Amino acid sequence: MNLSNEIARMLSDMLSETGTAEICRNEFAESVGCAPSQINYVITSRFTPEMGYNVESRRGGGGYIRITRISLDGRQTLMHVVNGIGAALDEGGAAAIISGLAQNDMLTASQERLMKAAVNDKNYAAADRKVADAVRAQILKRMLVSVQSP
Amino acid sequence: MNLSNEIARMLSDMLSETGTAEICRNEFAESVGCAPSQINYVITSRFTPEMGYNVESRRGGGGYIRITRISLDGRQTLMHVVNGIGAALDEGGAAAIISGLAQNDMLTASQERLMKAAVNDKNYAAADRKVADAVRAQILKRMLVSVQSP
DNA sequence: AAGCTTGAAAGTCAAAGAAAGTAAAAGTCA
DNA sequence: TGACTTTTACTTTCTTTGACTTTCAAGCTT
Repeated sequence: MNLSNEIARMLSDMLSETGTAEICRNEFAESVGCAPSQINYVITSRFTPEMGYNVESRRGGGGYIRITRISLDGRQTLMHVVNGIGAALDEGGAAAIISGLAQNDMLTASQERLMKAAVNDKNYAAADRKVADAVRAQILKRMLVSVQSP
Repeated sequence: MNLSNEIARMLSDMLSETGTAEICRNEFAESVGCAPSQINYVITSRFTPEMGYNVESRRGGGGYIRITRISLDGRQTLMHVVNGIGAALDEGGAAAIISGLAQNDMLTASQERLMKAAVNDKNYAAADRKVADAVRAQILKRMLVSVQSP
């Protein structure tokens, strides 16, 4: 078994035990016996929003990396939707996805309003179209994952 | 836990117990075991107006530092915050605003999570920094407005 | 009473330290 | 050979400290 898979397994174990995996990167890397940046590699390759994970971190003294996972409730549907979102998305497409989820009671009215506000085209005037659509896709994915996180 | 967080927790405790946190900086620093100026650091990094705190102080004999909560009331305040947001905003600034509103019960935990997901820097990798900050500012404003118009 | 002196605070700034992030080179393996 | 992994060197962000500055209250002088 390669190191990255080993690290991923350790993080998954923590997640399933306590619901979150919180580590000090350097210390954890030392305990595993790898370069600190390999932890980042594992996280970016295996704990993405597309895979249903939420990652927060902080630098400096007392820094940490924390991974959480969206809850089981409604996971399949939501992840199916998130994975259906490609690398770019226009306002209409985003709104359609949001409305669809709201109609299936996967989002509250408040969440629906908030998400539609975030994907509104007027926000993206400073970016050209391709960039705007790429950013919007990322934002929607991350918002959807965040809704289901504890 | 790092020192700054510890200090912040102590101050928060005082705040929630009595409604204000009033200290003599040097004496307090001594009791915590840190340099006096670290108290200033904690205050400027964690008790900002954006986060809903008011700080007064006086030098000289009998000097003090007093922290209180800004009392926010409803729609005006939200619009006030929106108007205070300029044309560009980085992730830290956005998160501070969102936290401040949430701590003053102007946002639910769900709204807070969703908004923080939307302003997360990772979403904006496709845009360069200036564009990202401009778009983020627009998104936050529109989301905040959407919250108050049900 | 008006102004001066002094010591006791808090404020500021910059340097040093601690931790995570990033990019790219180097290695591995199917 | 091409995709994935691992390491290295460097960057950015956050924390902690120390040296210095500014402000304030109170006592002293005239």
